[in-house]
Amino acid sequence: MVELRGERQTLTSELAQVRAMARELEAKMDPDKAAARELCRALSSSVDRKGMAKVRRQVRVTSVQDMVSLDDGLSWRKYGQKDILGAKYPRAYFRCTHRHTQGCNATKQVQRTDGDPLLFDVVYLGEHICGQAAAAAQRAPPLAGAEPVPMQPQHAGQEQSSPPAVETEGITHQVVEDPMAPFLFTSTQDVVDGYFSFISPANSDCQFSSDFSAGSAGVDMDHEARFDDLFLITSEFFQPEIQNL
DNA sequence: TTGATTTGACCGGA
DNA sequence: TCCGGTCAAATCAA
Repeated sequence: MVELRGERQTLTSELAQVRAMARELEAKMDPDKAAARELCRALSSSVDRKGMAKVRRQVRVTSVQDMVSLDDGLSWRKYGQKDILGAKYPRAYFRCTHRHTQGCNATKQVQRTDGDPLLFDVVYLGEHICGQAAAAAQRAPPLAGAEPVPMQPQHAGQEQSSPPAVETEGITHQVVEDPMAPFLFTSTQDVVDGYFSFISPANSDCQFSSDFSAGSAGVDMDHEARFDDLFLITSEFFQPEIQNL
């Protein structure tokens, strides 16, 4: 137990170190090198423990009573509701029904938008590792070329797999996605509130590209050593994940 | 009786 | 200190 705590502290401090280095690097980066700065930001957020898989979508219902439309085919259990500052309607918190039986940590947040009472903001967090995720994926397999995203709520039940905005029976699902898909070590990201959210290392969806070079990312060469440092530490941290791939 | 929902309390991060 | 997220006891519904 003490040992575990020690390891956890080490991991935490190493993560903090990587994050700090990424930020420092970003600060020193030439403002023109947007790609490199984005990379630093991505690196910083990817090691952030809060950086879970996050998918945001908007769901329109046909009437105020039409809450069935919010059903995504997966079984959720409501565990809380909260009034949000500045928001007209409370936010509801759901987690996977199989959280305890199968250790599924997927959660979602549903909030009615202020402007349109028929429009709901639905934010999916985490990855479904329970059986129903596979069943849902079978019902609606991913499109060709679709990424092997751990959390794919659009695979579920009545919800559509694509395109980003699909309307069925009065339901509009708008999956907010970023067209840039810029970085090497993540296959999926969504624009959430104006920033990229990345699949965390814990989702095993993270891999480094060995042919990455500072030059190709538009990074000044005098930052190369810093990058080397950063990647050395990060690679060490992700090593078990990489081996599991 | 069992599983889901409600709601006030609690906790941690900024 | 405030606010968002989660917990857990009480309550409800099938």
